[in-house]
Amino acid sequence: MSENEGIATPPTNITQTIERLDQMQDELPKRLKQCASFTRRHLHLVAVSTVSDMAKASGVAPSVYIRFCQAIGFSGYSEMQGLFRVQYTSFRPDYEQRLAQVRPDVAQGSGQLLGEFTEAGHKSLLSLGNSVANEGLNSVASGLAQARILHLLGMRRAFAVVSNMSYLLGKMDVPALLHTDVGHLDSPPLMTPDDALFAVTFAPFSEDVIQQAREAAERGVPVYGLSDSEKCPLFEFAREVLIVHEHEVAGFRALNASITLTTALSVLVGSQRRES
Amino acid sequence: MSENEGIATPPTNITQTIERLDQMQDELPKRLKQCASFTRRHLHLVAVSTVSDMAKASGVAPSVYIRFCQAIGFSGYSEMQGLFRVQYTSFRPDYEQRLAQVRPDVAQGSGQLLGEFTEAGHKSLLSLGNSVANEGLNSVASGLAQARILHLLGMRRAFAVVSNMSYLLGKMDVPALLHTDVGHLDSPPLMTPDDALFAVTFAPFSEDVIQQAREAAERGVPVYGLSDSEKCPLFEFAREVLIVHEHEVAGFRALNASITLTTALSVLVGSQRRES
DNA sequence: TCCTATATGGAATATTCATTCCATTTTTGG
DNA sequence: CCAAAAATGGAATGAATATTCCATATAGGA
Repeated sequence: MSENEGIATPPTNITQTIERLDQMQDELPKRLKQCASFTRRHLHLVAVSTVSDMAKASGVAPSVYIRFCQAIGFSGYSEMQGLFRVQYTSFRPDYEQRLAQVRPDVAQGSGQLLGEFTEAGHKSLLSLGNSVANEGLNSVASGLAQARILHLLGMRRAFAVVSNMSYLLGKMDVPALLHTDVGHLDSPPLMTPDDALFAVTFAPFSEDVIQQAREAAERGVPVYGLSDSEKCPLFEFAREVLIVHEHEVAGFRALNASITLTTALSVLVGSQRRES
Repeated sequence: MSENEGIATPPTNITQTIERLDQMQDELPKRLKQCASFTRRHLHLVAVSTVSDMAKASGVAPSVYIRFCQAIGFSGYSEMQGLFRVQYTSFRPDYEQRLAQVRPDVAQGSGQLLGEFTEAGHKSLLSLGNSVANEGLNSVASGLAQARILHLLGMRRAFAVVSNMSYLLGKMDVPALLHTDVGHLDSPPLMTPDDALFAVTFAPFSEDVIQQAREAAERGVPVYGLSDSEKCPLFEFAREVLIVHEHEVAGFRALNASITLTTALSVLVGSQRRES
């Protein structure tokens, strides 16, 4: 049937949508299952596509795709799309109003706050799928894979990112050096043009990191980077800079997209090295 | 005038659009300048907004915003929006393939691999929401909030997690100490029963971390922890242990759930401290 | 100050898009 | 193998959106 079967209430956030998608996968008829499958793997397209786009990509008729949205619990495609679009509209909140809104979140209790952060995590991962970073990822990987020693540089929020890379690369026997103290970089023989530097810095950009990366570049060391803004000074001298956009909760940015991207990058570097 | 002044050819990519925006800023009349200014700062909205959305946000009438698009060189809003949308739609790998959920090889390609990792990230976040961890989160937070100094301990894969906590806690003026060298812990006066220890360890559990945490517990220091398994030795002596389940790709586990959970935890600790 | 050129906003129109309807096909249960 | 129920795709409808038009407002030059 199809009339009144669906769960009455529509999902209210991305997390719920994914859950319902996964849970219904099995009980859907063939065509609707196609929709679920494709949508599940390309969630990020919903915000910027029309029904017929999504339908064509899923290999079904537009009307079928709408029926799929209703089976998930939405009133139609528009409602579902709205859910995926609001995340981009986050410029609205005037800061004062948002702070007032955020206080209750924190005070509310841990469940609430954890929910906020997981939701932000999902959103960050979605925009990771959207970003053009995918293009550059391969070339950054091959650039880093050719290095004699791979130097990792990042401070504050970025430090967790590079330390994770350091662990992963070490596990794959890629010679990587995590610079915990920026002073280390000063010793000239440490970095040569045969090496490569991967620098991570988020706005407001760490002076130290920029400075050290610039000097390395001037010394002929290939520099690659990761940032959250096109205005990052790394662009002035780096061979390539990847961009991620992290969502935030209560003024605290998630790290999901950065960690995920650099994890993939590290594995790529490791496998490319093994091949050569 | 306005009829045929505009540069005839529309921008073909985002970079060109930004350039033209900057370059025309000065020669535009008041309202169109408003459009340019707002759009320049919120480029990401174009892909998911209607003309009237953008017009309202810029503080002008819809017709004015369209005239603005034409002044930039586009035929209208739709053409401009198309440019911002392709960037999201451009990479479009295989569609209805992989229905059988075949696990692709690592060496297959970066887009593929990144997709796998984001997928793993989503799954990790989902199971985070489902797990019972939420219960314990509050009590762990209040336990840590009461500490004089909060000691953070984690190695290998867990190190990125604790270093992120260290950054967050520091930002909120919570006295936290990141133990990079486990030897530090030996000095008895460093940790007292007034302090607290948060230890993170994933299977296979680091002997060092377990050992040091156990000794701290025996010395009367409140120990809390995070792990990915109920079999974690931390359970033997810790007051409370949070559990996360991370999905893996090609043998590499994501960190999404751990990072997200500990980020929420850190913010909770920070806010509880401020209140008291 | 007056006239002309330009800019502006709201209403009218055209286009695109989402949704519903229905005839046909496919599946399910006996 | 047949009948009933469900699913499907294309065409019709209705809603939302982009674009153009025009009457009014504003600024610049003599």
